[in-house]
Amino acid sequence: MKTTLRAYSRLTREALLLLGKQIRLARKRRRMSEHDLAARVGIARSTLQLIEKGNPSVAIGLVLETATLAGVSLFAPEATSLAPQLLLIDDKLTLMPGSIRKPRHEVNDDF
Amino acid sequence: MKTTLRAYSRLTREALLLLGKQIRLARKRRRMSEHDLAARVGIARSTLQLIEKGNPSVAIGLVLETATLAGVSLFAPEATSLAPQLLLIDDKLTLMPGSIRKPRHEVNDDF
DNA sequence: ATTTAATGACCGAAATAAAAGTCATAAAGA
DNA sequence: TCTTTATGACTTTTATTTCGGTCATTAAAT
Repeated sequence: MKTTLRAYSRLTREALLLLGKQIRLARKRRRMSEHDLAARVGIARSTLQLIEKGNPSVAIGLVLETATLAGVSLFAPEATSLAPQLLLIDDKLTLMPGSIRKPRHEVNDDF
Repeated sequence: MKTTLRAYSRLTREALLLLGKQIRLARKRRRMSEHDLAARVGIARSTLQLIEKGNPSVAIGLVLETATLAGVSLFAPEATSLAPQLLLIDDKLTLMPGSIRKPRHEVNDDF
C-alpha cells in the first residue's frame, strides 16, 4: 500500500502528463501497440503504461529512451544530437564557482 | 555490484546529461548549495548528485521537481503552465484509434 | 456479426533505487 | 593563511520499482 506520498508542483505534474501523452501520440502515429513499443525499448508493458500515464516514479532513463524510440523530440525539435548545447553549458559552468557558500554575516543582496 | 546494465541511445544519454547540467547551472546561479537545493526539494543530497550527473535510474518526478525548483524551464521557456499544450495534445489523441493493430494479411503500406 | 488482438487494471516476487550516513579533498570567506 | 563549509565518492540499509503475469473489457479487422 502506498502510504507516504510526495508532493509535486503543478508544473512538474503537467510536464509529466504532457510527456506521457506525447509518447502515446507518437506511438499511435507510428502504429505501434503498447506491446510493440515496450518490446522495442526493452521494458514491460506495465511500465510503458505507467510512463504514458505520467507516473512520477518511473526511472527517467526509461522515460527518455521510450520517448526517443517513439520519435518524440526531447529538447530541440528534430535534433539528432545535443552536443552543441552540451558544449555551451559546459562553458557556462566553468565560469561558475566550484562551491557555493553563504557569506559569514549579512550582505546586502537585496535591491 | 551493478552487473547488468541497460543500453541507452546517445540522444537519451545526452538529454540526461544536459538536464543535469542545466540544473547544476541554475542552482549555482541562485547561489544554492547541494544541501540547500536537496532540502528544498525534499530529497537526499546523494540523490541530487545523481541527478546533476545525469543518472538514468533516478525517478523522473524527482528530476523534474528539482529542475522546477531550481528554475529550469522544462518545455516552454518561462512557461508558468503547460495547460494549453495539454489541451492541444488531448485533441490530437481523441482523433487517434483507441487501439492499434496490425492488418491480418499484407497491406500495401509502401509508397 | 464474429473473431481476436489491444488495452486497462491489478498482483506478487525479484531487482533496484533512495536515503542517510561517512570520509577525504577542494575551495570560499575572513 | 586559516577556518570551515561544499563537494565528490562511497557504503549499507530500507523502501520502492520493475517485471511478468492474469483477467475483463474494448475495439479493430474481416
